[in-house]
Amino acid sequence: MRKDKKELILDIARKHFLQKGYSATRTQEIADEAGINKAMLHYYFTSKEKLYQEIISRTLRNVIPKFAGAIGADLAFWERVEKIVDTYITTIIENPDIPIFIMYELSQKQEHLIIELKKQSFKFQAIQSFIQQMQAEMQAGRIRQIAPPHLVFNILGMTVFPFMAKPIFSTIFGASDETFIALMKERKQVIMDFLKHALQVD
Amino acid sequence: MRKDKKELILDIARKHFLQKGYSATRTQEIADEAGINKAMLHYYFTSKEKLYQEIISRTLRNVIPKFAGAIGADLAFWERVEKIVDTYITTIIENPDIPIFIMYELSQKQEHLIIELKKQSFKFQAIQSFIQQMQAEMQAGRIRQIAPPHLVFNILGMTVFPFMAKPIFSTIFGASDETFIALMKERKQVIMDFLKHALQVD
DNA sequence: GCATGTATTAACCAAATGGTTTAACTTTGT
DNA sequence: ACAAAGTTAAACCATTTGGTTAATACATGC
Repeated sequence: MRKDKKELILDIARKHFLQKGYSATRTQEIADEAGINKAMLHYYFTSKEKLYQEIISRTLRNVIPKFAGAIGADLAFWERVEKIVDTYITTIIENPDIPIFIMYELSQKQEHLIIELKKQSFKFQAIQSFIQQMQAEMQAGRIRQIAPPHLVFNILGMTVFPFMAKPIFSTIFGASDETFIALMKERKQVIMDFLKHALQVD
Repeated sequence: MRKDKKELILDIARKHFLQKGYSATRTQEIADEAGINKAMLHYYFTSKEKLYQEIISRTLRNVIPKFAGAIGADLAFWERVEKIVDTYITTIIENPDIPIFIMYELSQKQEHLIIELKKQSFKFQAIQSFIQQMQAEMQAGRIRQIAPPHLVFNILGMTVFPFMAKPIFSTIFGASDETFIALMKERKQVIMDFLKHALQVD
C-alpha cells in the first residue's frame, strides 16, 4: 500500500514537473490529484524541493542509460546510427515531455545533470567511441568528411527537434496527436535515408 | 525619460521571462535590477501578467517576421534554403533563449502564440509556398523525393536544435561560449553541404 | 511662481503557497 | 488482544508574492 501510494504521487508529480517546470507546479495540485493532502506529501517527501530532486533523479536514471547505451553500442557504423535514431524516437514517443524539460531546466541549473552523470559514472566513452568510429569510417572513405560534432548535432537535431517543436507544428498546421505520432514513426526511416545520402561518398 | 525607463524595465523583464519563464520570474527582482520599486512596475504596466504579455508580443513581433520572411522568401530553392538556415542561426545567436522559450512556455499557453500569429495575419502562405517549391524541385528531378514536412523538420532540426542543446553540450564537453558560437557559425556551411548531398539525385 | 500633469516612495494588504503539528485512525506482528 | 509502527486529516503557521494606496517630490507650461 505504501509503495503504491508513493509511486502514485511520484507519477503525478512527474507529470506536473515535466510539463510545467518547478515553479509553476503546485504541491496542492499534486496532492489533490493523488487524493491526499499536503500533510501526506510532507510525510512522504518532506518538501517540494526533495520531491523535485527525486523526479529529476528518476527521470535521468531512466533516460540517460538508454541514450548513452545507444550511442555507445558496439555495432557497425550504420547499425549504430540506426539504433541511436530508433532509441531516441521510441523513448521520446513514450515520454514526449522529456527533451524540452531536460533542456529547459538544465539551461538554468546544470548541477542536477552533472550530479546524475557522476552518480552513473557516465561514459563519455560512449560518445568518444562513436566519434572514433565516425572518423574511422571517414578515413576508410566509406562516408563523407564532416566534423564529428556537426554530424552528432545533425543526427540528434533531426531526431529530437520535431518533438520539441510539436506544439508549434500542431498550432500552425492544426495536426492531431495521432497524425503527429504517425509522422514521427515514419521519421526513423526518413532520417536513415537522409543520412545515408548525405554521407554517401560521391 | 519616461520612455527610457519603460524600455529599461522591458529589457530586464524580457531577460527574466525568457530565461526563467513566467512563474519563476519575480517582479521584485525586475524592480530591483531596474532600480525602482514594485509600485513603479504597477504604475507603468499594471500587473505582471500585462508585462508578460507585452514581452511576448514584442518578442514574437520581432522574431516571427524574420522567420516567416525567410521561409517565404521569393528566391530559387537553394538560395531560399540558405536564407532560412542563415536567418535562423543569426537570429538565434542574437537571442539564444528564444527557441526554448517559445517551445516551452508557449507550449503551455498557446493562446499567446495564436493571438500573435493572428495579429500579424500570419502567412501560412510562406510555408505553403516553400512546400510547393520543394515539390516542384522534386517533380523536376532536381532534388530527391522526400515528404515535405520531413524535409522541413530536417532543416529546422539541424539548424535550431544545437542551440537548445547547448547546456547539455557544454556540460558534457566543457565547451566555452566562444567555442560554441564558433561552432554554430560553422554550421551554416555544414548544414548547406549536408542538405545538398542528402537531396542530390543519384 | 504657480498650477497641472507626471513620477516616485513608503507603508500596507490580501491571497497564495509551502510547510508543520497534533491527534486520531489503521495496520501489523506477537 | 495489544503494543508498536505506519498512515491520515484538520487546523494552523510563516513566508513569499503580486498588487495597491496615499502622500510627496518633480517637472513643465503658462
